[in-house]
Amino acid sequence: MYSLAEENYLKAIYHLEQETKGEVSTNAIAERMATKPSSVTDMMRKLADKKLLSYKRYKGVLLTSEGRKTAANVIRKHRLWEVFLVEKLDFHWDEVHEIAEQLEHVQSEKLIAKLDQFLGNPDFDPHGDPIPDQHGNVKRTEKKLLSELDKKQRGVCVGVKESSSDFLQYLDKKKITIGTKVTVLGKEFFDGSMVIQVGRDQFFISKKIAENLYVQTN
Amino acid sequence: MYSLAEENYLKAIYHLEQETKGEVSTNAIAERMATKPSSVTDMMRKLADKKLLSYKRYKGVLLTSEGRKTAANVIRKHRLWEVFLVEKLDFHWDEVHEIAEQLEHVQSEKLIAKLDQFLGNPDFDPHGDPIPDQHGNVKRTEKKLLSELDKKQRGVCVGVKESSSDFLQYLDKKKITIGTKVTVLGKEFFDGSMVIQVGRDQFFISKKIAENLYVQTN
DNA sequence: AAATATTTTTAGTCTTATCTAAATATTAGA
DNA sequence: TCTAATATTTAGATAAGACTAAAAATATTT
Repeated sequence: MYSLAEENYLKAIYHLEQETKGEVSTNAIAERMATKPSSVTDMMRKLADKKLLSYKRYKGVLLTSEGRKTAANVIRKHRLWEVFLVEKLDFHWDEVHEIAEQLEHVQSEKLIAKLDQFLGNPDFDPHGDPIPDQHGNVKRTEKKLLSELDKKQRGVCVGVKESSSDFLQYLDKKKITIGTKVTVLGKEFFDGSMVIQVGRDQFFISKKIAENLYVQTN
Repeated sequence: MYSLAEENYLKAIYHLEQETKGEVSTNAIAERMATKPSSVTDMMRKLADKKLLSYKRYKGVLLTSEGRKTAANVIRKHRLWEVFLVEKLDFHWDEVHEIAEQLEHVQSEKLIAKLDQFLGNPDFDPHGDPIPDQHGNVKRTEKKLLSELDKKQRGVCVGVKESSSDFLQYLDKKKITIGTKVTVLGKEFFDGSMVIQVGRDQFFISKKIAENLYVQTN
């Protein structure tokens, strides 16, 4: 088993690897974790010793498959707990992150297996992010931004790009959540704004909104 | 907020206070927590500084009302999570303790309020122990040992005295759980053994079993 | 390519929670 | 009550994970 600090580092590096698609720098990790670069260096040594990542001085790090699996498992737990909080305890999707940050470190294979089953083996969390399976594999989906849709196209909301509280609350107010069907009624090329249909309501959204909402079309 | 170690000390002292009905000694705490007495002394200083307990060198400790409230809240969380694990995730009551030991430290008032509601505001955990309310008050019940009942008396199983895995599994096999109604059909004064009725089944139980099962009669 | 700026590492310190070994109180026995 | 046994505390050390300040490596500019 790995410590809380170790798990958090692995998770941060996992996400950063996907963003940078290559070695992750000490500074990037420090910024993401809100710690100092010197603390990161220490931890990279330790994680490299444990074969969870490869590290060469001044060169940044890359997760090993063991490290990636471990990170994915923490993320799996985080997202399953988020589903639980929203679906079973009626939390809003913009208030579950911090609680899931704590729950994700609870150690029990059996607990997660049973929780997964209890929730009906969900594939996505309340923000639309995919939930890795037991082996750390994620179901990659063809999602695009709402702003990429053209007039008359339809999409199912599957996630958000930004997840600030302000934005999530806006979506809540407009009754847009994961699974909501959205139809583009009009699109203004000048400023990228749109008129969309959600349920029985039709309303205007700015380009900024459309660029932060992922939808799946098929 | 208090650290994990602090919460665990408070919890242990809370239980020990109830057992000894007075000051709790350094050695007793050390034994319960599986640490050394010197570590306990250090922590008692710290908790006394924080006004969670009163401590005089060589005299043992007593929780302050703040300390007692904090301890009760941790126990409340532990027991609510145990109910969740058994009722919702179908765990057996003999395998939930260690997982609840981890879950009890998750910090979120709102989470516990919602969990409590989700579970139907239970008064007892799967072992029959009372769940403190938000203010740390416990519903004390008039429970007695099954061995104290006489022939023809009935009782509702509300808890166990010993909670070893062997014992809990025995109860499981006999379909005895919290809420199960038990009737004493016969009692042998020579060895304290009994014949009891549980549901449609009648069977023999030894004195040792009867002395470890709490029932409520009324 | 040298000079400067940036990034990363090293060295040494701090805090929390633990430990061992030694010293000191308290309690119990004769 | 004096001594022996037991309980508790003190002093000093350790490991994890963080920090600051300074040194070293790498990148960027001119």
